[in-house]
Amino acid sequence: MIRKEIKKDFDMAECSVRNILDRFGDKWSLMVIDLLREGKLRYSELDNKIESISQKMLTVTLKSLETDGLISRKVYPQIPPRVEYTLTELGQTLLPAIDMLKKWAADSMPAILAARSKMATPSAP
Amino acid sequence: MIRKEIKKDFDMAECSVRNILDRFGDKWSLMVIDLLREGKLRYSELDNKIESISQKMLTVTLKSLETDGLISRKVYPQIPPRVEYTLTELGQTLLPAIDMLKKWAADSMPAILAARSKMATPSAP
DNA sequence: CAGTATCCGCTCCGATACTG
DNA sequence: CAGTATCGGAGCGGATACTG
Repeated sequence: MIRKEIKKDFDMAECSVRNILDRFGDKWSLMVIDLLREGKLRYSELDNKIESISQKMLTVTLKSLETDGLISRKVYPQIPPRVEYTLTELGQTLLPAIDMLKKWAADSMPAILAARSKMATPSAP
Repeated sequence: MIRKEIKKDFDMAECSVRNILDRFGDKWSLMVIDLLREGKLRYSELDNKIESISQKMLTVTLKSLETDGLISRKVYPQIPPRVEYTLTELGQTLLPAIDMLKKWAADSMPAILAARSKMATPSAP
């Protein structure tokens, strides 16, 4: 049935990377966290800042981040409604890692793009 | 047509996170890089270590990482064939960021799981 | 051993419409 | 304003079979 039955000991090691990807490998979670670093933002502000996200995915992403205790949601009971999102302490602990990734990307993307385009046109010497 | 036409200035900021996710948000790339940290591995060794990967995805992942200059592929022309994969220097520069993420995951996963299960059973006080 | 080739299910996510 | 509900397409990735 399954190609590789029950896993072996290594899965303990792969588990860590797997968990990170399962949690943040989606399209928007990391971006929302990164955006909230400066402080609170309303639903509509997030919607505007992430131009390309759909309402559905913004809602889903916010809900899952809240469920996992990474952001908190504060509702002001008024008309029209006002909802503000902020990072929790747990969520803030992610920021250094995000910064490191962003720094790596800034430093390395040129090299990656260069390697990628070189592959595209091998043009042997 | 498109909900949010051409993006605005913010996309310059989101771009960084987007690029990282586009490159490493897939299911296996980060894991392969993490596995190669200790040194060279053969195709079959990677296949064995990542119990749950299919041959197709291993091949695809390795090829894309090679295309982007993150790993290198060395073929020994013999029968049966022998192919070894190693991290390039560029690939190695990713390791500190991966370590940071793994450390964060190790430290924070318990809190995340706790928050997640609390949401599942609200059982108001 | 180290792949290729093909088929296809399933999840992710965007578009659209509607609501309190 | 801040969502919810529903539909449907695209593509990621697994299973399987085959090759040099």
